[in-house]
Amino acid sequence: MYRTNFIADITPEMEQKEIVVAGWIHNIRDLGAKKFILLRDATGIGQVIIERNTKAFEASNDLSLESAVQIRGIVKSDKRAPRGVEVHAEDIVVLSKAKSPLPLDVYGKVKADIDTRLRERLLDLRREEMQAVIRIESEAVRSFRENLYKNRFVEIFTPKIIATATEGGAQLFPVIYFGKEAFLAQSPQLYKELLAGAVERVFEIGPAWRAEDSDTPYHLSEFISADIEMAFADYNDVMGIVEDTIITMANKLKEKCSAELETLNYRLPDISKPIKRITYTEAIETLQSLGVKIKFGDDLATPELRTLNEHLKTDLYFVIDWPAEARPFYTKRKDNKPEISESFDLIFRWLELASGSSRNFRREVLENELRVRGLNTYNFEYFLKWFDYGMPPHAGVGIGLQRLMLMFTGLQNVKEISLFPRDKKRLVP
RNA sequence: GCCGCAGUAGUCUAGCCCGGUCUAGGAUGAGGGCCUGUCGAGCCCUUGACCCGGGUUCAAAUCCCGGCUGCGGCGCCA
Repeated sequence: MYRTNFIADITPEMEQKEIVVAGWIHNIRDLGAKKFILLRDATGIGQVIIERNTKAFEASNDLSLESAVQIRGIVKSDKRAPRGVEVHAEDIVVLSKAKSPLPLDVYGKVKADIDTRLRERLLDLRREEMQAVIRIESEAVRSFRENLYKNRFVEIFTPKIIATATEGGAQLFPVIYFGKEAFLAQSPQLYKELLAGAVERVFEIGPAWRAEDSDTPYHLSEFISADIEMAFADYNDVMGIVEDTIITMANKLKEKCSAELETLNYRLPDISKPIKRITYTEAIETLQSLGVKIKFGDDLATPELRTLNEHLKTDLYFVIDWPAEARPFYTKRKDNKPEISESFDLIFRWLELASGSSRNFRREVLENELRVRGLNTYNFEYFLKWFDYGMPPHAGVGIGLQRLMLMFTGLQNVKEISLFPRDKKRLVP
């Protein structure tokens, strides 16, 4: 056993109790005959005092910042101490000494560039800010799951090594699968649709890969996709679930991660029901009225979304009813207006957080949509055949977790959110 | 991939426009010293750097060209 107590659990009521704490040396203030150590563990940072004429004092000469140590000592309440309580060290064991100087300042006096931070990532992740980000993400994912469970969803796991491209377009990473060509999944799309045809309400939180040239603060080669798919439902039902889930997540974070948000000096945007909905056509007309050169059928790229966001004056909004041609083959067209699809994007300021739609559930429609896009129906037979056996109407959404986390943390780059980001140039650490 | 900006000690930054005064300044870290309540501890001493290659010039961290790397915007992408 390496410790008797976590730092956060040490209280003034434990006065005179002998305890053992373990963690990292966060800071040392050496006053000569007395040293103040800030010790950090998973629960926080606490003060340890080392006084002359103790065994600990001799051992303290070997301390360096970020060394992993175990400290036995006596709890003493003292209003001069940061938490009103501190540990008077009796003995210190250096479990693992850190080399110095550190390639990154964990304590936070000297800010590092993001490039340095990602290279020295583990030390970066020990910083208070990143600890907050990690904990906020964990809590966000927990409330995502809980809210979906509450709505009768079931968590599933789909294959990540796949035989064909799901949607065309995006570049896939090839892998050699027992001598055959295969790919890393760019999305669980087709499999979650099939599973909705068996389980009705499913969700998955898992990795997805895209071998794109994209080099922006919003793209990763490997990202986490939070996917939802529901049977006997359309895109309005899914938007309702998304709305409800995101608001639940925001409220939970306000409740349970206020300290972490404080650390990040971030205030969550006010998200309330209903999240604004604007049709693609309205968005185009709005942009045109603002003098943007754009026509029906054009994509809403980042510059256009920035303009739209300024105009709408709302942080979070749905853009719905996109042109059918701009959407993947599985997207259902509107019955009364086939050039428009039953689809939506959830946008945070100018960033697409999620994309969803009602899905085609008739085989002949799917085959036709594949053909229109120049895709070979034969390659999709593993998917299409199940539409012969009672595939219900269904709808779903894919949410980019790291992007969503930008909204929940105030960070500006998904590479900061991802613990070990993969991008065009980064494969290690 | 394109455009813009940048690359100075382990880390962060000043200097660059207006070449010499730079023996390259500061912070932080590290080594040493003083200090019994620090809380970004303080004070003193020491330590360590101009991305690579070419060019202009009496002289290049500074100007020019090429490369590499990074950051931002865009593109590609959902």
